[in-house]
Amino acid sequence: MTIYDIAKEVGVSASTVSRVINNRPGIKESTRQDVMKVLKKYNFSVSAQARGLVNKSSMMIGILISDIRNLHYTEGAYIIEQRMMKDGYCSIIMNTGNSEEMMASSIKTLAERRVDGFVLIGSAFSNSLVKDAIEKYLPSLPFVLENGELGLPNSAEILADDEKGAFDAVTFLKSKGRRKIAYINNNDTPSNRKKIEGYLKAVGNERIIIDNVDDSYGGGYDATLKLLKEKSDVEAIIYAVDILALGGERAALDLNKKIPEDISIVGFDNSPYSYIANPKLSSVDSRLGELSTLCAESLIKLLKKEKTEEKIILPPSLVLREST
Amino acid sequence: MTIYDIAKEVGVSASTVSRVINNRPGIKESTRQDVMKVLKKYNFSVSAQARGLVNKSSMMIGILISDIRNLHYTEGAYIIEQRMMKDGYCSIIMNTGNSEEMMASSIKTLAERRVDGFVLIGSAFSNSLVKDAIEKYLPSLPFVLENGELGLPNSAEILADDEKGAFDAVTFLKSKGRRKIAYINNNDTPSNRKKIEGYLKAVGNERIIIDNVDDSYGGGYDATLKLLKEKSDVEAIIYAVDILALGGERAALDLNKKIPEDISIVGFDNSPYSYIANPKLSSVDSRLGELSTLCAESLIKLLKKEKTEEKIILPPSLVLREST
DNA sequence: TTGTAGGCGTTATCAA
DNA sequence: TTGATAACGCCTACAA
Repeated sequence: MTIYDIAKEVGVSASTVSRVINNRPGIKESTRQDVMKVLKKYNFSVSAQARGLVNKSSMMIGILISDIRNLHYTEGAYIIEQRMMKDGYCSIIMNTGNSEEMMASSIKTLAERRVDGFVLIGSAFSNSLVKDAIEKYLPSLPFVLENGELGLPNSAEILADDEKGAFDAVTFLKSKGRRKIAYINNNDTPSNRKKIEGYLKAVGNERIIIDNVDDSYGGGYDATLKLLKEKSDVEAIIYAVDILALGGERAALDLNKKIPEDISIVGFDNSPYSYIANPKLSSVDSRLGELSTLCAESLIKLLKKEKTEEKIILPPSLVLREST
Repeated sequence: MTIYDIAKEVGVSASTVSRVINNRPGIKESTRQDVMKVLKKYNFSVSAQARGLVNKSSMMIGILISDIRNLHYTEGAYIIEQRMMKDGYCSIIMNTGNSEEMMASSIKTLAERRVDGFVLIGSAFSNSLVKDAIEKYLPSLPFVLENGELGLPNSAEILADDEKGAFDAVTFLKSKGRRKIAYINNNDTPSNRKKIEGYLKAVGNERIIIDNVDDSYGGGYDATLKLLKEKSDVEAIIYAVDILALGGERAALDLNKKIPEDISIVGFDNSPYSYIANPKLSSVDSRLGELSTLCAESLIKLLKKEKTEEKIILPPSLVLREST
């Protein structure tokens, strides 16, 4: 069923039907009614495909996520999807895993789909393969990086201040008299590197970093168990993401440590995990929800060719609960 | 940049370029090389839009999710997205909330986008508005319902046996000598109604049902606190979803009840929440992960016009952890 | 206020 | 082995 079929039945031309569909002015009210009636009769729905072809705009955007396991990122994707839908954009959400090749090939897919813009969620996208792919396949398409940096044109970068977040967490723990403060990291991403920097700047000489821990509850559990068995005088642990910290809490409890009397636990992201934890987890709020909202707003501005701030950095805040 | 531009530069016709792009046979190797060289030179990417228009296939599918807050559903979406991508399909993921109007209008959007098929995740889609919208706008498009039933053609329904899940949970608790077994429910969905039926069939005369609890940790906490204050002799509580149960655990603990000595807690879905809980949560595994995998497989079969089972029901299993 | 004609970027058919 | 041509379904000048 095409606008031609509709046109024939009404006894008008296709362009008249098109005008009615798109609420164009300059149409006699009676013919508008006639067309609408037939449109409704057949439950006609326009082909966004064909429309996109002539309009040179698909009204679709792409959202790429590096890591599903970070619940927060999927939440971000949905915040963006919802906001874009309000402006009539559909979202193609793809998740690439942590493989840089997959990220790059997803960029190419977005190019083929002729999206009008896109968002990359997660600092894992800040790598040269992705940068090259964008320069190759989508050199002039507007896009937004959530918590990532590439320094490309037509884009906005909305960042969490992860370094400050970690710095503040350490500073707070020290102010509470904690001595040996350890840091447990999962993946090597730009964001995580900044967290480590913040930790190092604040912690002083007694530094303990456990790296490359599996990004899961079990990973946090195992790493913490091992750490506390080797160095039972650790008085506080900061984790790169909340889910690790939950595993860490349990490990400490299983070693008969009291939280927070014997040991303080701090997570990162202030995700839903943090308040469902028991004991409830203190966590650095990197404000990813607000980040996502800002991403959507920035993308919409870029899409409208309005001016946007190229870089926005959101200061973190430390949310204190029962684990410190 | 179109295939015409490429054709001109190589000195061949557009159809030759098209053949090269699509790996069609019957092309001289040397001209294939020539074309490929120019294709690469300009990082050419075909327009899926234009291609979809002539091929009458967009190679896109839609995935509709009723409720983000159920972490399990988003996980399902990603399982499906990943599987479909292997076969070259992009996924438009939309989340509709629990509004039936939004669900119906999302169906219309899928129609306009000319998706090749779609998946509805969650029993909330089993309502007449959605059914009408499908019959109106997409009467002959293949689709799959994850844990839902509409009884429409061209579709497959992959279901969890929620009634049996609840029934088994109660039966287990009774076998452990638990007397007063309560059930706490959140939304009114077909799936949740089945759980309640299973509960009622197994529980006997002493039935306690708390309904319409807010679908969140806090909702579970508040409802449980109230229940246990009023009826402190409740010996077990089953919750419609895990997240409620986590709140429930905490409420019981805050009332100085020992889990599982004084009270048993059982959740539903065996989601990641269940094992990050403290104490770790026993939960009915409705096997939503497998459900999602089966959905993707079914959709692919339907897309290929192969035969599929119209209805698959997965038996649940009760996963025992520390809370029972 | 309405219709005609051309084009958006592909692919498929048919002819050469 | 290649090219010309006609779709695919829609929108927009321009003309009437």
